[in-house]
Amino acid sequence: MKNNIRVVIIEDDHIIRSGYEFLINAVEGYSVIGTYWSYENAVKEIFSDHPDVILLDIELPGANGIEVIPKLKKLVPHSHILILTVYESENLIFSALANGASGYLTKNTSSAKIIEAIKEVVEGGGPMSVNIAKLVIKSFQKNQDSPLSKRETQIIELIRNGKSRSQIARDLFIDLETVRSHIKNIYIKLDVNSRADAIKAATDNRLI
Amino acid sequence: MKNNIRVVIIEDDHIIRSGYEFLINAVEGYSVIGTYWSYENAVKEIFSDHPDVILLDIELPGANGIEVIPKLKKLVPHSHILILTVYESENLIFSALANGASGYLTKNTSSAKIIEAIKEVVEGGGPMSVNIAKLVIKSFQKNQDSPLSKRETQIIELIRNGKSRSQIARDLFIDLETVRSHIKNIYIKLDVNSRADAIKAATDNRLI
DNA sequence: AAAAAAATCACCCGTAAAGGGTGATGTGAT
DNA sequence: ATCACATCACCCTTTACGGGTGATTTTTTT
Repeated sequence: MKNNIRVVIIEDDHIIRSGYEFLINAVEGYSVIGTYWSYENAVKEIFSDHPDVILLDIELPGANGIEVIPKLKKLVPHSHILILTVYESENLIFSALANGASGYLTKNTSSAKIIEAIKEVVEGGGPMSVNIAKLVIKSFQKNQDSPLSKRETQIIELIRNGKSRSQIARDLFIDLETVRSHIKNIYIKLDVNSRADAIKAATDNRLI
Repeated sequence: MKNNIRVVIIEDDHIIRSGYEFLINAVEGYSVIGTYWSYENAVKEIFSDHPDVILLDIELPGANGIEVIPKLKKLVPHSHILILTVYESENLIFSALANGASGYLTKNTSSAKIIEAIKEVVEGGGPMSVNIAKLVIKSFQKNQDSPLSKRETQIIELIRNGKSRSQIARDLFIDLETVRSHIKNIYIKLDVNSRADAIKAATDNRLI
């Protein structure tokens, strides 16, 4: 267990920034060792901070917050990045996680929860606010009443994996012509006429 | 806020089953109104239970737990299914979520946390044990040192979406031959020679 | 028991796409 | 000055794709 957790805050709003700073410094074993109001400043100086955790406002004006994540990761690879945001946009969250963020907190998160999140992330867990967890779970859930049959679903998944008709036929031990029939039926049901459109329709409707 | 939460337990181990039953019944506002030791029994009788939450052991002998989830969902669509498991297999978890489970708890979860999870799921949140959250976050994180360039990554993503060379060329406003060059380079870097293999390699290594 | 949906296979057709090889050019970072 | 990147060019052959129109059999639903 670490006895002094070094936190950096990147956030343009002065009120929020000093609020978090005060809050975190008030807790035994946690210190804010740097605050920044822009990505440029942060990227320039964060290396010397050796932070354990970075609280990162993802919606700073005039810059793409997502793209900052890999840059920070490169500068201080062992730091954990916790995203702060007011929005709970699905895409934003998933992009942030994909780009190296360790967790995600909305700005209405209570102070106790923020400390808890910092602690969890330092100790190797993955903090997620309940709303985010809900989003993530939802993103995993398939549409329960898909228009596609089992076989058709299986086949569109193989199509998504880039397989050709003949590869699919081999994989499923069925005839090439049978695969064609299934694909034709999938196209009719999804009202498309190409693999790309079928993948898009199936993905958009969470059929796969 | 519901004042009596109806819980059903599906679990073959008698000790664990009655343990949970006792535990949940002891809490004000929570009642276990059915326990089953096999999927068959559960599927036959669960309709009349009108459960709010189903605790489902996913690893019952001699049956595929994942496939039971959609069946239960069909019988009692408004119930939330919480998976209980000893393993934290990534695939198992994601399949369960994809098939309609609302959350996932490992069997070492404390009794207080189980009650909390039931409460959260009934109130519309998504419960996740810390370990699961970690797994999920990890599943979102791309490989930070991909061998592929930005352009190449962009292109393999379009390939995964089923787009043809010419569609990619149109999407990116570049020449068809340029797309070909990129794809060739991707194939070389990933040591493959087909779209399907490239998608597989890229997915396995979290490049996309 | 009857009807509907799903899964299987067949053969017609033409166009489009895929993959291998080899090479060139400009740019931007180190 | 070198290297990775991004761009475009033309050679070639083989495979895949999508539309149309059918049939048979099994499974599921009513």
